[in-house]
Amino acid sequence: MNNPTPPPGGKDAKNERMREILSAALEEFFQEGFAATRLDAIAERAGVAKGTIYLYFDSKETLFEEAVRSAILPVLQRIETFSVDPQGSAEAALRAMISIFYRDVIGTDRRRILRLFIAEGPRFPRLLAFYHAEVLSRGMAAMRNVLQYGVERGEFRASAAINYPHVIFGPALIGALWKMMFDNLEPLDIDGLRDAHLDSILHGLVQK
Amino acid sequence: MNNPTPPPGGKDAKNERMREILSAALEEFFQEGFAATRLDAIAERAGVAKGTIYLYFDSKETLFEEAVRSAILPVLQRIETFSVDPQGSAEAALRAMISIFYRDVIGTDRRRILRLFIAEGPRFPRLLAFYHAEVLSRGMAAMRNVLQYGVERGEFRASAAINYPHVIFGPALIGALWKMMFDNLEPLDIDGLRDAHLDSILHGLVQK
DNA sequence: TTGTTATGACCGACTGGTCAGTCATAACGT
DNA sequence: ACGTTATGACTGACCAGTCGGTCATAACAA
Repeated sequence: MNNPTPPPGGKDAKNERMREILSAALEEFFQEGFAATRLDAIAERAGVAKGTIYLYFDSKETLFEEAVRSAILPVLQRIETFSVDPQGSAEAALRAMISIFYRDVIGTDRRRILRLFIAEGPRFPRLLAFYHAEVLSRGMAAMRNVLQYGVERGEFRASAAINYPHVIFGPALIGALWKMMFDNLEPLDIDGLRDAHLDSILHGLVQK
Repeated sequence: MNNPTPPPGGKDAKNERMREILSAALEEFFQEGFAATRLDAIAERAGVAKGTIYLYFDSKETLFEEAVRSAILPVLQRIETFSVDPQGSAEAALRAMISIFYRDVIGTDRRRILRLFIAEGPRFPRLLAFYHAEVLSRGMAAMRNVLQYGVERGEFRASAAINYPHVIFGPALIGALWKMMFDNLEPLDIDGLRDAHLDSILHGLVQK
């Protein structure tokens, strides 16, 4: 009898240990960053000995990359959702896309992946390339899709935003970063930000 | 005869050494982050011995904070410029503010301060508080100022952006980060982004 | 002007501690 | 019994921070 999933392979217990280590590692990396995280701390949090980590991962670098990758997978699946062809109003589709991002990333612990990425990315080019290919490209394509659809439908202007979807997403990123850095100094209401964000990109500042 | 500048006090040579160390430190911290930067590397880059650094700074932490502070001062002065009362059209004032930011921060090496801040901020609460009080608060106040002025003038809608200036700035931040992380994978035209950014926040997506 | 002494900026080898990665041994399962 | 999995003490490299020593310059004396 052959296992239908080739790469994961091994037993449940083994995968379980692996997940515990990955999640412990992720938590430590979130808190301390790559360089300042100690393998001992990860081991303790995962409830294993340090040597055990090396039964599953080659090095601290590998562990880091795998931990971050594993945290991104759920986000990736979300993005697939975006990629279906929009139906109905383009505005509604755009609102849905951005709201999902606020709810599932910006408004949750997952936003910490963003910060970790920004902080450590340049030291892990493979991870950057992975993220760019698997997440950013798809996300931006989905975005362009909706914008294009809106233009064809006569709902949206044909603006430069189609070539620069960054412009559409920017405010959400600032929200995530603010929450992690300045929320104790000046709290930020994520729902309020989301509404202001949507209103701004849809209608702009200028009086009609 | 008394020196007219009390705080700097000491000799030129001393200040010169200090500046050399600060700028070497900044460069190393930019490249490596706080934890991975070695004092030896800073010393070598500054052309001094490691011990010399400790004649000017108490610790690696202190050096880091001072280096970042020293890099922020020019930005601070720029912000002062924003804070003068706007005259003429609010749109022109807003365009000017944002363009200055693109030209002087996003489009230069100074954008690396942003990344360093995001990466290391949480480990340096004093620095975060300083940045929030001296830079962000003023910047956001200046922004609100212009928006308010535009509304009073009948040029702008009374939108939620007044309470969330983040929304106005977001795209610029994404531009800076993209440049530092993905520019080799997918180059970003800063001028194009700026124009798309301005067009977006002023006019929005929706067909009028 | 010239020789002598004082100053303190600067140096870099050294110390003490930390931590990624190893490996001999133990525990467990079958 | 035997193979597999886990352990944690250990090693060696690395690095922040120290401190006794050096030397260029300044201050002073003759």
